[in-house]
Amino acid sequence: MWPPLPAVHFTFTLSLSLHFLSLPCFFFIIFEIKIKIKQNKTKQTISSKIHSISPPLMEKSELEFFTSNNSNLHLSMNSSFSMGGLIMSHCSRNQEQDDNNNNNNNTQNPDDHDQKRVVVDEMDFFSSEKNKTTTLLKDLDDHEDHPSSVSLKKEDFNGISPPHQSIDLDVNTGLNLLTASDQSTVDDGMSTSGEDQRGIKSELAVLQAELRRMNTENQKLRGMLSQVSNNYSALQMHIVSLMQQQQQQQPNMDKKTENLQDQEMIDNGRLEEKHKKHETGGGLVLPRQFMDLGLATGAETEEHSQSSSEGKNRVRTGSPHNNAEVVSNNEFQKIARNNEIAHYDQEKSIEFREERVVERDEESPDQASNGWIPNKFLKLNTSPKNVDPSAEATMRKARVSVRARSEASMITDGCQWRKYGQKMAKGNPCPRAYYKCTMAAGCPVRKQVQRCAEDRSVLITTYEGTHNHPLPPAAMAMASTTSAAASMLLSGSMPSADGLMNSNFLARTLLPCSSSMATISASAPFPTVTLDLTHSPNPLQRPPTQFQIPFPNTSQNIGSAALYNQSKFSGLQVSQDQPPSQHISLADTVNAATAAITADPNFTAALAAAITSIIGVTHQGNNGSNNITANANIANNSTTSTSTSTSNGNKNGT
DNA sequence: CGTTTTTGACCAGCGC
DNA sequence: GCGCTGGTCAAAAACG
Repeated sequence: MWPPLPAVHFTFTLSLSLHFLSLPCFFFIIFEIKIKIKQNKTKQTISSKIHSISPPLMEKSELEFFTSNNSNLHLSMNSSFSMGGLIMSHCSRNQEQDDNNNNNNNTQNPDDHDQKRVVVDEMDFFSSEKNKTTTLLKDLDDHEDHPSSVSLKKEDFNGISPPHQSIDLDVNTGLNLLTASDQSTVDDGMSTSGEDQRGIKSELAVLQAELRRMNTENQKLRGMLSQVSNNYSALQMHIVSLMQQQQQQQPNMDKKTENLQDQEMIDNGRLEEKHKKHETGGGLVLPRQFMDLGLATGAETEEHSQSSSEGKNRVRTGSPHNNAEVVSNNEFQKIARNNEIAHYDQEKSIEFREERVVERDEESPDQASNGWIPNKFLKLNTSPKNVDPSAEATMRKARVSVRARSEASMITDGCQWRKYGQKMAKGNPCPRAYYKCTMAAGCPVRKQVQRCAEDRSVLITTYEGTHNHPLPPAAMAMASTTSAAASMLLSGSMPSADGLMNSNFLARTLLPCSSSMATISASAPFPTVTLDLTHSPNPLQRPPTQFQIPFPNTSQNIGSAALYNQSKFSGLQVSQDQPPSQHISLADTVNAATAAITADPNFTAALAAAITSIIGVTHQGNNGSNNITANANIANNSTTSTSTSTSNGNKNGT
């Protein structure tokens, strides 16, 4: 038998470059994979467990090997990352091989105690782990001389379990510890029987199948995380807003009665009447995004008239990266839909029901044919086209404006846009360009791009609406940020009974450290949150990132995010008229973010952190900045060659 | 030839 | 009612 071995403890750390961008809310998940090998027996436990834990955030995976003197090997891989409160049980595997298998194996290889081989396929929780796992394998090769050495490689497991038992993952490794260089060959010649080889191959297939499945699930989870976090953020803000409203409108019991009436109207399909009542009664801004799951919502009736060419374009313009998300889209939509249903069942709030109906009303038949929505989802969402256009328009009016210095015609935010108009706006010699999101059919998101009248180097991009499709990581930063800001804006813009918006809510929500900066005017037709990324109090040198502004005044690029509200959309140009002192007053608010920007080699991540430091503070217990690993991708190398020639401004401009 | 951009026209909201 | 303005549409032009 084995001589007593000194305890060996290998700890490997794998960085997870998770692109959970702009996750305003955070959960922690631990994927744990354990492989235990005992003397003369192989007990392999691969368990993927997800625990909901509390901060601090860990964006690292730890792969640990324990080698004790009784030859027990314990391999655990913990992949912890943040998720917005999501508790999932992901591919839980905690099965150990029974003694029969072990005995069987031992019978076949009585001397294989020195052949212990554990070959673990790449545990690609998120694809970036592959290379690092491979590196890990090489490290482990250094211990191959040891009887209990462990080798990790993208090779098959030796085992007995037939392929159809791949789910069970009962693996008898045969204790053939092999090095990476040896690949799957048995290097000591101790186990060479044909049956054993076949068993080994079978087990290899088992593990490969399992690992492939896990990779697929990882892809799904990746998309889910982004969506769920956004939804969680929106819901959380909604709850806050509701609590705020209850506190401020406690005496007003008419609202409750009205909501009850709304429910009746919803049940009777009289949404139009309801929305008209809302609008006339106080200009209620329906919190469209609160229940936005990013799933085929928000299709507007106007989108029905989209030309066929545009529809083709939308299909065509799907980026390869996005395709990966599309693969898992159906299942994710099911899950998300179930979550929504769960909300519907559990949440007895009338407002929730109302929002759900609104979301369903926004469903577009276009989406039934674009392959993005499963039938189940369509059944749940299709409803009579009784949506009130005015209510829909109201919902769409919440906007998020981003001011950034760029000489390109349009910033690259990760999404794909199609220009559909250009006009000359009053008070600005520069034309305003109108873009639609073309990443998915019927996506209601639009943006306006216009140069600042006072400072032509400042490009003002105003986003409106919520994407109804999965976003690539490059687009998640901006989309999540704008979505969260818009959600909070809508939350804060919920008018009180007297028609005045709660001007303090947004201030407390968005800028708790400088609440005076954020105000909402009741008269705002388009309540807008502006992210001013043009001021850099600390223009330190930054490593090259995706956010590269090549023109000379780089020092004035995004370094801090000044967030404030505007009463009117047309006030985009006015926003820059904010006295510099006001921007400076935000320094305290974004101080931490600035530090992160200057320290983080990934400036895009730091940018997202900066934004989230402002926006994400409203999410209690959320460690926002850590979740922003986004490719903010706000580069001035526009992917859309949009002509900003002022000569093209149409007549309406002047 | 398909797609994208341009641009004149149209519509809605708002103020007077 | 009228004019102004913002926003959108859609045919034509441009582009690859």
